This record gives sequence, C-alpha cells and structure tokens, in this order.
Amino acid sequence: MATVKDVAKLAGVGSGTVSRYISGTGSVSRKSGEKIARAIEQLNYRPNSMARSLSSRRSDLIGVWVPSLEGPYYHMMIRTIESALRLQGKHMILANAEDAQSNEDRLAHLDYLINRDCDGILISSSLQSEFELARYAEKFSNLVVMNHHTDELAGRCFSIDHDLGGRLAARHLVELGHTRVATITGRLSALDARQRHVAFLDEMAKLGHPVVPERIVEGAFSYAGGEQAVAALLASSADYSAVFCGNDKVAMVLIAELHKRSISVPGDVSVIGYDDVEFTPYTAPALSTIHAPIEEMSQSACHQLLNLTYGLELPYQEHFEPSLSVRQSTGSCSLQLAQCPDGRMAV
Amino acid sequence: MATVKDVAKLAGVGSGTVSRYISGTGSVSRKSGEKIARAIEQLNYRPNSMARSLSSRRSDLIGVWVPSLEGPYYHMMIRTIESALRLQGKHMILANAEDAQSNEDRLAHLDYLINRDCDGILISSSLQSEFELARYAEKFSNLVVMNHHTDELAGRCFSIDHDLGGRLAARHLVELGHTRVATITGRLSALDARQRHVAFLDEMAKLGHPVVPERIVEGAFSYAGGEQAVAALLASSADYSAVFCGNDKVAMVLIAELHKRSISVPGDVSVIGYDDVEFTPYTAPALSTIHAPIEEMSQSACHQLLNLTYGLELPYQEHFEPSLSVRQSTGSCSLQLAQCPDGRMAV
DNA sequence: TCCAAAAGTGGGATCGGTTCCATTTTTGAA
DNA sequence: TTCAAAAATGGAACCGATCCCACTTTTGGA
Repeated sequence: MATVKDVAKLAGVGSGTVSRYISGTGSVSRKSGEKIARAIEQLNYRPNSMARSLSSRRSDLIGVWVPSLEGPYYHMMIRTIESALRLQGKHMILANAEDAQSNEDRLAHLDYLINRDCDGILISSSLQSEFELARYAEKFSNLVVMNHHTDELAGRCFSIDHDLGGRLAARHLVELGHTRVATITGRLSALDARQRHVAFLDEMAKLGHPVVPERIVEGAFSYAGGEQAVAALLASSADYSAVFCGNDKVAMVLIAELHKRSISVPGDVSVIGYDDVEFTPYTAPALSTIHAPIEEMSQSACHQLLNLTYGLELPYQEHFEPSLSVRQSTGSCSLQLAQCPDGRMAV
Repeated sequence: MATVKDVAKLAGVGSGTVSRYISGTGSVSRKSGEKIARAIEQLNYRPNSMARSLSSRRSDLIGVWVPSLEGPYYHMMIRTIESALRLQGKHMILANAEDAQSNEDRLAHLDYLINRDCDGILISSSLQSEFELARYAEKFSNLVVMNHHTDELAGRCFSIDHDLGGRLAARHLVELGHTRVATITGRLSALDARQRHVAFLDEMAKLGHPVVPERIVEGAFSYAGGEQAVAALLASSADYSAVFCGNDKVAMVLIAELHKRSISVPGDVSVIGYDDVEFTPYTAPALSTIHAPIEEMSQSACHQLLNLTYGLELPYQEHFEPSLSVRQSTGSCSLQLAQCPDGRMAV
C-alpha cells in the first residue's frame, strides 16, 4: 500500500503538501494539487485511517450507547444516526446494553466505547442510574444525551415532551367519550414512562375521569413485559372501554391478545399506543398512537454532538413535541355496557 | 493521558515489558506484572487504541454492509452481530445502503467501510449486483457474505435454505386443504425472494395444485412495497383461500388490509409469512410463518469472519434450515366458497 | 555444582499520517 | 519598479503503541 511519502515523491512535492492537499486544510497551489492528484490516482493511494487518527488525535468515531435493541424504537434511532454520521464521514460504533445485568455491566458497555477513543458519545438513557453513566462518559468524550433532561447538561439533552404526549392521549380518549380508561405503563422507574403516565393520569383527572388504581398496570417497554402486563390487566376484574399503552409494542401485544379473545378493537375496547414506530400503520386495526418525533430527535442529538465535537454548525433542536396520530384502533364509546365472552365487563 | 512510557517509568521496567503485559503476548515475570499493574492503576492508564492499531496493523473494526435497515430483519442481524463482536472485543461499523440510488452509491457505502481500514467485512446481499461488491471488498479485507451462496466464496457464504422454506409453506397450506393459493413475492431479482417463490410454486404443482399466474403478485420486501402488492392482489379478480407472503412484513401489511376490509384471517383467508421476525407472535392473529434462523446465521457468519480475520476458532455453520412455525393466521379450508364483501370470491 | 534451554527484559525502530516552522515564492498596491 | 504581506513549501518532530533483537536472568535435569 502506498503512503504519503510515495505520493510526495512521485508528485515531486513534500509530504506536508500532500497532507494539506488531502485534508483540504492549508494552501496548495493549483500546480502541486494537480501533480498530487495524478500521483494519488496512479498509486491508488488511500490514506491510512489509523495513522491519521493517531497523529490528528481524532478517531472520527462516535459511540452510541443504547439500553436495548429490541423492537423498532431504538432501531429507528440507530438508522437515523448512522445516516447523519455517514453524511459527515464519521463512523458509529454501538454498545447495546440489553444483556447487562448490573450497573457495572452497563458501565462496562460504556467503557467498551470509551476505550475505543470515540470523539463523542451519544447516550440514550431513561433510567436515572443510566444517566449516571453520562457523568462518567463526559470525562472522556464529548457527550450528548437522549430521552433525558437535566440542567447540568444544558444544551446537550434531547427529549420529547412526554407530559404533553400523555395529555394528548387522555384528551383523545375522553373526546371519544371514554370515561372508564385503563392504562399499561412502562417500568415506572424509567423517566419517560413515568412522565407519560403521570401526565396521563393528571389529565384524565382534570377532565373529570380519574383513573382508578384497579385500571393501572405497571408493565415494561418490551414484548415480554407487555405480555405479562397485558395478561395481568385481562385477568383482573377491572372494566374499561379504552386502554392507553405506554408504548406501541405493548399496544401491539394488547391488540393481539384482545383479538385472541375475540374482543373487538375499537368496537369493544379502544387502544392507543405511544411513539408511533414503524409498524403502527400495519397492526390490525392500524394503531392510533402518540407520534413521537424519534428520528428528528435522534438527528438533532447527532447534529449537536457533531457540532460540539468537530466545530460544525449543523441545525438542531433540543426539545420536541409529540402529536396525536389517529388511526383505527380508537373509536367512540357509544356502545352499551355489555358482558364480555369471559364474563368480565369490558365494553 | 498517560502513555506506556509513563507506566514503564513508574513501574521501573521497559516499555516492551508493559506492552507485553497488556497484550498478554510474550512473557512477563510475576514481579514485573505486579509493578506494572500498580502503575497502570495509579496513572489510570488506558492504552490508546489508535496507536495500537497503527503499529499492530489491525483496527479491530468489522464493517457490516446491509442493503436496508427497515423492519426487523436486518435489525435482528445487527443486534446479533454487535453482541458477537463485543464478546471478542471488536467493534462494528455499519453502512446502510438503503438510500443508495445506483450501484456507484452502493459501492460508495462499501468504500466508507473499506477506507476505515476494517479488518473484516460482512456483507448481507441478495442481489446479484450487490454480490459484485463482495468481489471488490475481498481485495481489501477478509470477507464473509450472508444470504448468498457461490462456490467462489466457499466457506464464507452463510445462507438459509429458501428452497426448503418455500416448500414448507406450500405443504402447510395444502395440508390445511387450501387449493386456490395466492402469493405475494419479494422483488424477484433478489435471490432469496426468487428461491422461496420458485420452490413454493414447484411444490404446489407437485402437490397437484399449481398456482395460476393470476394469483401471483410480485412485490418487494418493504412496507411500501408490501402495501402496493397487497393492493394489487386485492384489486385483482383472483380468488384464493390462502396467501403465501414472501416475508413477514408483507404478511403483516396483508393482515392489516384484510382486517380493514373485514375479511377474517384465517376464517376467510389464511396468511403465511416468511422469516419469523420479532413481531410475528404479536400480529392479530399471530402470524404463521417459516422460521428462518436469522440470528443463528448472523452469529455463524460473524464467527467465521472472526476466525478468518483473527485466527480464532469459534464454532460456525454455513447452511441453515428453516422450519414451519404455525400460529393463528393459517387455518383449514373447510368453509364453502362465498362471496366477499367487495364482490370477489375470496373464500 | 554446572550449564543448556527457557523465560524475561530494555529500548530502538517502526507504523503512516499531521503539524509546526523556517524559508521561498507569489501577489498586488503604491 | 518595489516591497511588505500572503501564499506555498519541504521536511523534521511527533502521536503512542507494537515488535524485534540482542542480552540477562532463571530454571531444572544430570
């Protein structure tokens, strides 16, 4: 493989000139530039990225830490980030902490990124304990956090207004005439799950239809967690005409389970999700949900990280608002109270 | 940041000894080892990965090229690969070519990996044109290919027996009594889509129920492609009691569309998918499908790439067999021929 | 006790770029 | 035409590891 020196010799210039030509920093005369270009072509020269990184003290690597890669949510994030980084010639390295059992494990995943000398790190965190990781990472790299807000990291937190999201869901259901509403939350130790939930409850109460505890099930934002929570809700004696699910995965699981029991959606029970991930148009029925601008948020976070790290000036925005996305899984509560096939009151 | 020299000085040994101690190659006395360990601790030393890469001529980076990141299929792959690499202390860098418009674009995505000096490259390719990329990449790195088989790359191709998969689908439907069967394929220029399709047709014919052309729609393995193809099938005058979909995304779209038209699955029409991605248990009804061992295949490909690249001896397997996974979207064809709501014969 | 083989060691050369700096060349306003 | 400022240049020093090699120390069987 050819090196700068080979190129310099063939072009009849110094190695510094070649380096300047390639990186575009500093000035090179038209004549030298042409000679260098020809030499590069002729030798089929490609700069060695490790040597470049070593001497320039930048790896052009951005580390991305995610708590899980199950389901479409984080996938949409990764997809967006990969694309934004590629446009800037940077590379993403990924640490998926879903197999971590303890906080030490999660830290080890972070070290896996830090030890690689990332120029910047992007953490998607919704647990307080995970957020501690941000403090740690900050010592080593430029840092940006998604799904979490704190004043300590002002200007480097990117989040969606889950309070508003929870309220939009409540308003939508109440507008449709639902008064007996159940909810399956995410794990309430997670900030985003809690925010959605608290706002939802608050708004329901404000609208005159407080959600009674029997209609609240704490679940988790995973398929397995959703299954458990759905089973718990359906096994309970609670009656309701609509269910607000903490995310779309759980809503999907719920719809599947209701279908299995021949409970019609939205005829018997309305279901609303949260996030508006990839698959929401294709559940049966198509899922009404709170649209969270995941991709926009991811892109913004990525842009700002690039700005901080490489002095770019890419556009970004820290705060995003969700919106209501009505499809077919919610309908008006016009039917009479009726007995469910399994003996519970569900309509 | 401390360097090997600092550590060596503090420990009172030579830099070579420190290097040997850290990498675990070569021998270091117990006494020196302890001194070095103490010095590392004290200085909070972390080896610089760029310097290490430059001098050892290995980046510990594995490039992964995928044609798309829409839907769960490639995500399951990425997730598996990230995990397998992390276990070996390697890092994945990703190039998603779904925004590529031309072959030059796809090549540019590959160069994005190659220019980063990956030690190895993993290509998931099902188009012949994409496979040409493998030839190119092979010049620069160790290479392994998924979803494609060719004798030229013997021992480095990992694939699932789509011929068998197509046949399993056909047998399942025929066993349930379906004789008028429709199919929505993937883009037939893709090898995997074509193999599934051809085998399916062949097996249906062998079983005495050849699929007539009116019941065949060429689609694509994307949500949008699925929507178009589903619309085309439902708009046609074809009648059928079951549909074989080339992958699960298309099957999901079909179920959603049938639900919209109040056509019952599997009451009126049975639907079977292909791949058995993450969401298949949670469609309504749960999707019967051909289980493709995506994760096992991805892990094997990854293992073999690691073996080739770093001289490891991780277990792997080149060929995988799919299996039938029966859930609730397929049922026996016991009902009488009946008129569909929209005037077509569908049962 | 002796001595060949094995284990352990220090440090310089090297990987292939970038960056700095002293020097030369070019530019364009007076 | 003149000359200060700006542009362009070559090459050495450096980034921080690995690896090789010549040399010293330890080991253990006879």
